[in-house]
Amino acid sequence: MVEVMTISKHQPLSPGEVAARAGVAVSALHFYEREGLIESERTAGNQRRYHRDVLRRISFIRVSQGLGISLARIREALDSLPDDKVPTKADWARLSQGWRADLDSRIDQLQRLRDNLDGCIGCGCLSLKSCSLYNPEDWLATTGPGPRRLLRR
Amino acid sequence: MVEVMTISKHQPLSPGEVAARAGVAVSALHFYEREGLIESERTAGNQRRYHRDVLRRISFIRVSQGLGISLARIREALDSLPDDKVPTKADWARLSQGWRADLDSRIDQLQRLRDNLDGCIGCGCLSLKSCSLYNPEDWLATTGPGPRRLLRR
DNA sequence: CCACAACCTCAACTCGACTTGAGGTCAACT
DNA sequence: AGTTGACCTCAAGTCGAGTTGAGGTTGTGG
Repeated sequence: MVEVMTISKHQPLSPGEVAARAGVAVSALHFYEREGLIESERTAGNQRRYHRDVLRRISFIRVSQGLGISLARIREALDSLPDDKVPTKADWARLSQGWRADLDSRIDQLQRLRDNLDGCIGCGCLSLKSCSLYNPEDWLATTGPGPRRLLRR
Repeated sequence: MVEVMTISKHQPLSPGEVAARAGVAVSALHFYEREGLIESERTAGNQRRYHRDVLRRISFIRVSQGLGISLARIREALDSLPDDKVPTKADWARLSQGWRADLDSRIDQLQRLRDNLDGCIGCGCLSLKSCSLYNPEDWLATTGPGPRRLLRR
């Protein structure tokens, strides 16, 4: 076995640094770590130190959230990254590809909606549960408590 | 002044009926009423009776929510409907027009995102706060507690 | 050597959008 | 008259995605 210790020439990052560079609060870092989305090492004094790679993970998290994807799904995606090495460009590309379908269908929905909105809202068809605006692919038909999700699935 | 009492030939609707026809839970009707999104009259026995128009209001609420618009903003919009008469087609059209800009820019964002996603996520630019994917129009830059909103403003 | 910022943990709070439950009433049918 | 089932109110719970605060530790500049 060849030693693949990809030691970066850079120092590990402190929580404050990561927070500043990634544009999230330190409390969010703690939260992401608790939720298994990122990880850290500790110094002798028990303070967190992050690999620089965490910045890219956080970017991915935030961009994905912007797409309306839940942390749970994002974690699943991140879990599929190799944990024995720093992910490559190709790894990240694969992940983003995974959102592609979501994104496409979401754009589609919004376009349908836009093109029908003014014509349709006034017309009364919205009273019908079968209206394609009101219920395209059941996207509003979520059940149970908690906030309604914006993307189906 | 001409009497414009648009009396519908239909009976008022009971909570159960509205819930079934609009596809929402009765508890949600109570909630919407508490929040000032819909209203009702009461029978002698203190039970709610809804004007049929409530169906269209609820449709508008649900469709708007699907666009990622908060109940607070939806209430503002609904508040601009005339409360002295049943809203006309034109009234509804005006409201939906109001979402139009939101919708357009949201679609725009998603398209930009889609077209850059695979190229960009792997490239490292996401580490920069200035990346247009990571932070287009500050849409992720919300502060304070509570769930992050999906639409800016 | 000490002040002070930055860090730690853990529990509790927030916010939006509802739901659930307890305890009681109303209305229609048998 | 009694039994459903649909209704009522009000308080409390839920879920996701974090934030806030109390109380204590670490590490760095003056």
